[in-house]
Amino acid sequence: MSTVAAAPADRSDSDAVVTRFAPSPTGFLHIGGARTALFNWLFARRHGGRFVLRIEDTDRARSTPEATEAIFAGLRWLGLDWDGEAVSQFERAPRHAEVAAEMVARAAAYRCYSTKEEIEAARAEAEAAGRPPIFLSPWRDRDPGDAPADAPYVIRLKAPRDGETVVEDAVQGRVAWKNDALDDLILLRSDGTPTYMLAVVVDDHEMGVTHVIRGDDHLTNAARQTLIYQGLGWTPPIFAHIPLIHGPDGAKLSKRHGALGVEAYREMGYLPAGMRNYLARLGWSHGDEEVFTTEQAIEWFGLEAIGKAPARLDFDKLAHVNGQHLKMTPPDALLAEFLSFREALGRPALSAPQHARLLAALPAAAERAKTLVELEDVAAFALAERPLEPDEKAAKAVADTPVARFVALRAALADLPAWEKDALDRAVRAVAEQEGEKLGKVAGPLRAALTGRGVSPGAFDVMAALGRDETLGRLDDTIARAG
RNA sequence: GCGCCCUUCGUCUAGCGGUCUAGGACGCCGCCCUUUCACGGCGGAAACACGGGUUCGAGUCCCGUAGGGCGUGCCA
Repeated sequence: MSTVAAAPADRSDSDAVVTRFAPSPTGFLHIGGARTALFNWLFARRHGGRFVLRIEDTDRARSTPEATEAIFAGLRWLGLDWDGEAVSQFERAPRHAEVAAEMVARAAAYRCYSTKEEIEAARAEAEAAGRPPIFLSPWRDRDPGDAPADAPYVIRLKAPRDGETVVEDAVQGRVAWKNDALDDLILLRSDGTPTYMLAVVVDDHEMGVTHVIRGDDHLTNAARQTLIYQGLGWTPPIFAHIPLIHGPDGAKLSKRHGALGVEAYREMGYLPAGMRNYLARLGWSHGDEEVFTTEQAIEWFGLEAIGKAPARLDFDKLAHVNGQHLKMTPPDALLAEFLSFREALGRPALSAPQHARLLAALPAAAERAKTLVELEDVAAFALAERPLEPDEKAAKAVADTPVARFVALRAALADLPAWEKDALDRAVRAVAEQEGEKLGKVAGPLRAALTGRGVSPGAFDVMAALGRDETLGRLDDTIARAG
């Protein structure tokens, strides 16, 4: 991460959009964070702006380098590339303290010597009286000279007591709070470290962030931060608070359902493009468009089309969308995805012939799979080595068929001048006719013999993918076993 | 408790006062295609939370009620 203060956004084109994703590195990148990152990324790309990353690692006890790495890895996997180096918020703490001191000097903030006990008592009292549970520090208007020497103090924002604070949110609309419901929040802790509230404002401002797109659990914070911006004399960014994602049961996301790291989705066989499509569609829409490319999402994305209600995760739909992308992906790109999926799962490397058969089998296999896990199953015939070990369904199909038919098939196929789908089709049909059987009675068992699986692409696709030698070899195995 | 936000088929959503006997998608149920499984095609069941207003007219605007969510830290 960057050890220097973030380079301020290029001021020469000051109206360029800058968005940011600011996770705290206390765990993996979960699905909600991934969607927040995606929205920020889409918006920046849509407007030709910058998408920056800031790691909010000021909580030293809970932040870990492993979590930071996991977040990077998750974003990379999803294809959400960020601009410039990630910024460590912790490393900017001196600057935050500096800003706090300036605010005190300008009377926009003050030193508060109240103890935690005093604060808690005041809050409890306010709550008992049915008033907003805020703490009004006596030090706000007191002469600092009254302060006990060497006593610890925090720096609080001197927020307005009257009027209201308004956030014109790009998603939520106009939201207003009475200022007497907002307290003088702490900017700098008694140990001199900045609070999240101060750090975010200073960093967003100095990183040139123009649009803050984040979960709506931060909506109230937007009001507090607006107050800080005002105390600083800075212009707040445009806020866009997006609804949180819920689990399939409507309850908060928990480990039981969706609160998995994105790497878990990778292992479940979802494509980054499929995830992007599904996640973008969750809470955002573009008419009736359901399946679209990332390029289209970038072209269409806008804050105004984001809904205000929380959405639930629906794994069935995720699978469907993913299946569509599986079919849309060109064979070589799909092969790359599949290989990296296998690698992530620790599967053994492929031999050259396996590799060739797999590539040839992929398009037909993708037709019948929704995830890479399913694809691996459907394309298993291409990876299998002779002699095959047929599953129950395939074994039965073969056993129910006279050996002579496989012999006839082998003969008809062996002499084919060209090994391509149409020719294979004609040859098998000819055998069926000769045998006085419907095509299904011939092609079905053939497919079973060649794949050893109950489920696979069609016989002609299978043969085309296997090639002549492997096809004939597998037929020989079948005949030998039956004989 | 206090503050803020939300509420259209089971789910994701379209809808921005009349074109809504509410559209699409996933899932579900039929049928078709078919060598398995899918894909695909056709058809079906399925929703404006409730109550008051405003209006010639409300899913669309306003106010309540109910339900849900978020916040309320010297956490982020």
